[in-house]
Amino acid sequence: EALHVKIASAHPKVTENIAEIIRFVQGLIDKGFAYEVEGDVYYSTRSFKEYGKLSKQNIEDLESGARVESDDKKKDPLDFALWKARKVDDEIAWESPWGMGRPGWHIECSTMSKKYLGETIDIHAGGQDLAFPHHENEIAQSEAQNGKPFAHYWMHNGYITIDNEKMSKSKGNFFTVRDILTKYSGSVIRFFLLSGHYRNPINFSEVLMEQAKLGLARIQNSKSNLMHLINNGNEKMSLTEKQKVDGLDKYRQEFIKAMDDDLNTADAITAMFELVTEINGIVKDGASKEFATKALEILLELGNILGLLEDDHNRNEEDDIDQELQMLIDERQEARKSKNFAKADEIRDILKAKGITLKDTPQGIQIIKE
RNA sequence: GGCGACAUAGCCAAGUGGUAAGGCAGGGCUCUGCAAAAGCCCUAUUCCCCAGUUCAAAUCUGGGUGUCGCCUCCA
Repeated sequence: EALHVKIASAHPKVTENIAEIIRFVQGLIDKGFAYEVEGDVYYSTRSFKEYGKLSKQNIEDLESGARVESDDKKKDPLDFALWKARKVDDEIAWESPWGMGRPGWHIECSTMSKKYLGETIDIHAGGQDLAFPHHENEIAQSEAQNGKPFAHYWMHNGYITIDNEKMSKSKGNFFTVRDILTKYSGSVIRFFLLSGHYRNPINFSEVLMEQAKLGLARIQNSKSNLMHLINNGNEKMSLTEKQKVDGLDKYRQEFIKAMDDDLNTADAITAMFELVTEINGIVKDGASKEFATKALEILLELGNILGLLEDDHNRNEEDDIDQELQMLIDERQEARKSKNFAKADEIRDILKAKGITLKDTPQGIQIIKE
């Protein structure tokens, strides 16, 4: 049951909270913030003196810019619906003190937020395009009802654009994550989205996705190289490694500092790149199992916070090489020993076609599966 | 018309008063049979433009220009 409550909290449904919504609306009417007209209930925007504080809109300016709606039942053009009366018989509707109808858009959020999260929440997130009117209206409803601040912090993310235009259903220029996943891994998509600050708009294009893929590969390669060293390196750290291993924590701290600063994921990723460069520099002529393990631990810790290293090469590829494959690899090594490079390259090409890349490192052959 | 965000190298992008991070792409070198990966070095006298404040401005102020968005419905 605890799990059920948790899921319900994570994905509450309007249709399961109609009674609460009706009570919320009634509460606003009782307090004088809302009024009923012919089965509709409207929020009286002017009754909430702080209206516009989130989006820095001045109510007089809004008034002058508002469209004149001739046959409107609202007392004021800025008022918005809390409850909408059913217009035709087959429209979905619920019984209410004001007749059959359905909730307005904004009231659902205020009601469910209060029910599942409390009267004041710490962080409210959402797209910049929702700041006005939706979040503004949530504040008006919740604060009028509860007499307490609605949210301590607002995090408005910039939206993704396609060819520098907002992606939206009405423009038809939208696609889903599922669509992109057919071509790019989740890690690449995350890396792309996290490469700039969440507040800034981000433009989507094939070119940028390719750049993201290449940039992320630098981090993922470092991880693969470390895993290879764990399988093939010496047990104990060298003196140089001992001197440098503690220094890696500097990058971890930089990462955390960046994330603590309003989720500056771009700087956090920079810290990862600097960590990778440092590790690669130490490891370039071989490294001990002990050092590689320690370095990998930090790299994975940071990478997994951002979800950058999860789905691509999480297993150690070299742990599950089948016999046929191993034979080909051995055959190639023989060919190389006898300087039959044509044959060696031929085998490498065969494996490449199967999605397996062989790297000849000083510590033996490194196998990378796509 | 009102409100807001954004403008930094070929591309992406961080940086809100102290003299331009990082990544991709590009060039050179090292390593390598070759390749891959990696390391080192180079690549913005300059941050959309014009004024101003300051010892000091990408960062602050004023004025422009450009791009995107919200202000109607819509979960």
